[in-house]
This record gives sequence, C-alpha cells and structure tokens, in this order.
Amino acid sequence: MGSKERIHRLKEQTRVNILDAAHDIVKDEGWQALSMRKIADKIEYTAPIIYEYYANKEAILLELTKKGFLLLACRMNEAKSKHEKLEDQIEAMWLAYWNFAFEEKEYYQLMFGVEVNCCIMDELLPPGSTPYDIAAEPIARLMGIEDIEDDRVCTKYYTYWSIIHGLVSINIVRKGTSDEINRQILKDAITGITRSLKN
Amino acid sequence: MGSKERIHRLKEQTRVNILDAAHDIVKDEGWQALSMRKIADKIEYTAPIIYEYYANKEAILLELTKKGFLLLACRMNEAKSKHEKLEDQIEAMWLAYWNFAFEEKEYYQLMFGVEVNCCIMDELLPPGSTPYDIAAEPIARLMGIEDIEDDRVCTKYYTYWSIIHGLVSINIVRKGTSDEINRQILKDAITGITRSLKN
DNA sequence: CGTACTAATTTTACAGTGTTAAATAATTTA
DNA sequence: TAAATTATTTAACACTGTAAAATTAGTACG
Repeated sequence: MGSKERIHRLKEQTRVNILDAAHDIVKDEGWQALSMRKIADKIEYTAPIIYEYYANKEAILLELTKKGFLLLACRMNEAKSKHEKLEDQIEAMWLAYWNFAFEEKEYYQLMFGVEVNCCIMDELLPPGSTPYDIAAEPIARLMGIEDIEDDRVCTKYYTYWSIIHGLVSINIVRKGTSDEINRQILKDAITGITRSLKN
Repeated sequence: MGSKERIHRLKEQTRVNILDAAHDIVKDEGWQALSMRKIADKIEYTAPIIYEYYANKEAILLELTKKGFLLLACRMNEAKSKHEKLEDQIEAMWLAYWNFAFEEKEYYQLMFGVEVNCCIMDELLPPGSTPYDIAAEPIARLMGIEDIEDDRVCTKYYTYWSIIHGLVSINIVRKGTSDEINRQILKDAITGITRSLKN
C-alpha cells in the first residue's frame, strides 16, 4: 500500500518542522533560548516526540549549524559568480561572508561560536561546500598553484579567514566601532593579502 | 569593637572564595559547567548564600571576565617591558596575547566568547588596563601620532586584533591546523602590519 | 467485525538548573 | 537573660534535558 510512503512523507515533514521551529526560535530569541519544550509548542506536540526525530538537543543545533554552512556556501558562490577576475572574485566572496555574518548573526554564532564544535563539519558537509573549498580555489589559481590543499594556499586562506572572522567577532561582541571603519579595515586587509599572493 | 572589622574581613574572604571556587570549576570543567550549587559545594555553603555576595550567576561570570582582562593586561605589560624597540614591543605583546588565549583558554572564551558581552568592560576596568590602552601606545608612537584615540591608530589596532583574535578563535574551534603554520601566519601578519605603520 | 499487534503520542518522572521567600540557627546587643 | 539582628538553611517555584511507562491511535488478520 502507498500509505506507507504517505506516512513516511509525513514523518519527514515533521522532521523539517522541528528544524524550522528551532530555526525560528534561534532567529528571534537567540540560540541560548532554544529549548525542547519551546520547539514542541511550536510544532504542537509534546517534548519527548522530538527524540523520535533527533537524538538530543545538540543534534538539532548541529543540524542547524550544517544548514548555516550550506547557506554560507550558497552566498559565497553567488558572489563569486558575478565576477570574472580572480581578485574580484576573492573580494566579493569575503564580502559575502562578511554580510552573511551579520544578516544571519544567530547562524554565524552557532557556526563559529565557542559552544558548538564545527571541527567535524568538514566530514558532515557535502564535498566542495565548506568555505575553504569555495574560497581556496581562486587563491590557488592566483598563486599559480594547482593543488588546493597546498600548504601555501592553506596559509593564505587562513590569513584571510582570520582577519575577517576576527573583525566579525569583535563587531558582534563589542558594538562600539563604526561600520565605516570596519569596512575600511576589511577592504584594506583583503586587498593587502591579495596583493601578497602574487609573490 | 574591632569585631566588626574581623567580620567584614571574613565576609570579604568568602567573597573571594566564591570567585576562586567559580574560577576552579570554570578552569577544569569549562564555563558552561559552572553552577551555583557547585560553587556552594566547594565553599561548603548552600547555594542561596552566594546571592548575599553576588547578584546572580551572570555577575560572577562578569567578575571572572574582569579578572581575565586584568591578567591579560598584566601579561602584555610584562612582555612589553622586556623590549626597547617599539617594533619588538608590539610583536612581544601580541605574542603574549596569543599565549594567554591558549594558556587561559577558559578565561579567553569568557572574555571574547559570544555569551558574555564585554562591551561594558571599558568602563568597568581601571583606566589603562584594556588591551587597547596597552597596545595602542607603541602603535601610535611608531606612527608618529601622539593621540592614542586617533582614528588611524584605532584602525591599525583593530587590524592587529582582528587577525590575532580570528586566528585564536579558529584554533579554539577547529583543532586541525598545525601550531607551526599558525605561528607563521601570526608572525607574518604582525610584521606586515607593523611595516605598514610607517607610511 | 472484532481482536491482536504495532506504531505514535502523551503522561509521568527524575535529576538538574537559577533564584526567591520563609524558617531556623547563631550571634550580638541591651 | 531577653530581645534584636544577622547568618544560614530549608523549602519551593519555574524552568531545563531526557528516559521509561502508560496510553491512544492505526493497521493487519482471523
């Protein structure tokens, strides 16, 4: 009977409903306000039913983190595709990263915050969708290196990431500094590193 | 009678005992494992007594954060005092910052993590003991600017801080990258920025 | 159709959290 | 010694994540 499939579809639906509810709560109350009972309320079930779909709260957070990484990958690819020159691609991608961090602030904190370890993310994500996979390619090409995993590429990538992630973190934590100054620092740093790639 | 003073001293002692207990717990279980009842156990009291000394849990965390900033300031000053040349002072200070982040990892996460907002720290700390106050001085001098609060100094300071904080965060979250590479990135970045100060 | 079985869902429960108010014990003052 | 004050604890509340048991709903079969 096809009812088996219908039920399977329904179960899959509540699985995404749970994640959506969690996402909503995280988005407008912060991820520390997320609770199993709140999710249950939103999907009009009782709390224990969630454990039928996810092992525990951490698993839900991890799933959200994954979604965040995919969304970030999407934004970066989008930005990249709008440019021809490698230098412009690099700049556009990091600016997209920057924008993502503030537009999807809760996602960003989940992804790079101290709580959730995103160490395992590399294995959990589909190949080619980590920020590294996306951003390292034009870097390598600009350096005249074909292997993405080359140490020299890796070093430069982390140099980019460090300064941008550092700026983002500081701006999330301390809201004092003006956006104008930060954008200046960001652009200066990006062009500075990009220039250094050609040596 | 002097007993008033003795009692006052005793109360002050349990105040620091509470903080010490909290510090111990945070140090070897992580700051998310801190609980009022655990503190109470350590100081051999019941939990509600803590509220006689601190408004709530957040206040304790804030106090620890403050201690962390003071310790960091101490380490940076120490490093600075060992060098004569401004360039060397700058490098030594950021290396001290780097070491602090990993030696006092729990402190660092408390200070710069997503949870606790350190925005108000500037007002809560004694004048001259924020990382900015300490690190901006040689930067300004090297740039030939006397005002520490000058926007150009500020920009350069944040450039330093961004890349170092970014590197630290990434290393705390993802443990993959080798320490050797990171130290290289760090040194390169520092000397790079330092060179740019003279323009 | 009714019964037996299975799956879905809820109720209840436990151990823990931060925090407050009331009750008690200890100490100081008169 | 009695009263007043202070220190400390006990009890309680409203939460949290999670597990086991009880209940309900849905399906399959005789």
